[in-house]
Amino acid sequence: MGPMKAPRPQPTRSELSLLRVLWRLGPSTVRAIHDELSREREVGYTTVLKLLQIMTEKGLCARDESRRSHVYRALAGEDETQRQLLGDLLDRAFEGSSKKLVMQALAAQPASKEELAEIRQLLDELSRGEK
Amino acid sequence: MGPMKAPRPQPTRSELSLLRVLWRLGPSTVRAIHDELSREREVGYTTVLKLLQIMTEKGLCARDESRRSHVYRALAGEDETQRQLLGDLLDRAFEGSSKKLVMQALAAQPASKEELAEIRQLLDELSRGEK
DNA sequence: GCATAAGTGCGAAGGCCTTCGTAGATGGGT
DNA sequence: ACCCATCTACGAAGGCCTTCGCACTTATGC
Repeated sequence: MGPMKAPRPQPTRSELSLLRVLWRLGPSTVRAIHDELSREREVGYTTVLKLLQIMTEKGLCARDESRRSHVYRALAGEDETQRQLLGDLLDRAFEGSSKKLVMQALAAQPASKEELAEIRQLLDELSRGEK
Repeated sequence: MGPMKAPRPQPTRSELSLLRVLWRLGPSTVRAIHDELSREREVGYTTVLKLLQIMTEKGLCARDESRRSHVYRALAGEDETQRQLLGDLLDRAFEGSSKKLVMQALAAQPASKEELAEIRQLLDELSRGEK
C-alpha cells in the first residue's frame, strides 16, 4: 500500500466562484481574477487574494511566484469538481439515485430541444454499454 | 402586490439529514427521529432536538405540542427541496445549464438500463411539450 | 532617489453551523 | 408522596467560512 494521498477537498461556495473564474480565464493574476469577479459581485481585492492563498494550501489551485504578481491556476478540474459536487448532493438528497436527480433536474429546469437531443444521445451510448 | 412571503430557506447539511428521516418516517417524536438517525451515525439526543427547534423556527418543519413529546413533521417537501438544491448547484457550478448537469450526473453515476429507459421516456414528454 | 501605486502576508472579526451539557419541568410506577 | 426516567429549553463552545484592514515590500514614474 502506497501512501494515501489526500483527496482534493470540496471547494466551498466562494472558492467555487473563484474556480469558475479560473476555468474561464485560465492562469491569472489576483488583479485579473478580482476584476473579472467584480463584474458579477462586489468583492475586496484582499478577499480574493486571501481566498486564493487558502485554495493553494488546500490544493485547489497552484501559483507561480516567478513574477512579482503571482499567477494562479486551477488544479481542480471543472468536470472533476462538478462530479464531486453532484456525488455529494446525490448522497445527501437523492439517496444515491442518479435517476431521481436527473429527473428532478430536467423537470425543474427545462432544457432546449437541442439539448434534450444531446442528452438522449448520451443515454443511447450508456444503454449500449450497459447491455 | 401582496406581502412578500419569505421563501423557505435552504436546509443545511444536517437539517437535510433530519428532513430525510422525516420524509421516511412521517410525523415523529424527537425520540423516534433520533433513534432512526442513530442507525446511520452517532448523534446526541439534544443535538437532534435543538436542530428540530431551529428547523421549526426556519419553517422547515412544524410541531404539534399537544402531547408532552412533541411531534414534528416536515414542511419542506422532498421534491421541492431537491429542486431547490439542484437549482442552487446549477447556478454555482454549471452556469445554469441543466444539460451539463444531467450529462455529468449520468456519466459519473451510471444508472441501470431500466432507469435509463425511464429517463428517456421523460425526455420524450419534454420534447413533445417543447415542440 | 523619492513618492506613489501595486502587491503580498498576517491576523482577526463576525457569522453561521453543529454539537452538546446542564437545568428545570413533567409524567409514571410503587 | 416520592423517585426515576423522559422531555424541553437554554446557552455556549468550537469550527469553518468569509471578509477585510493594516503593515510591509517592491516596482514605477518623475
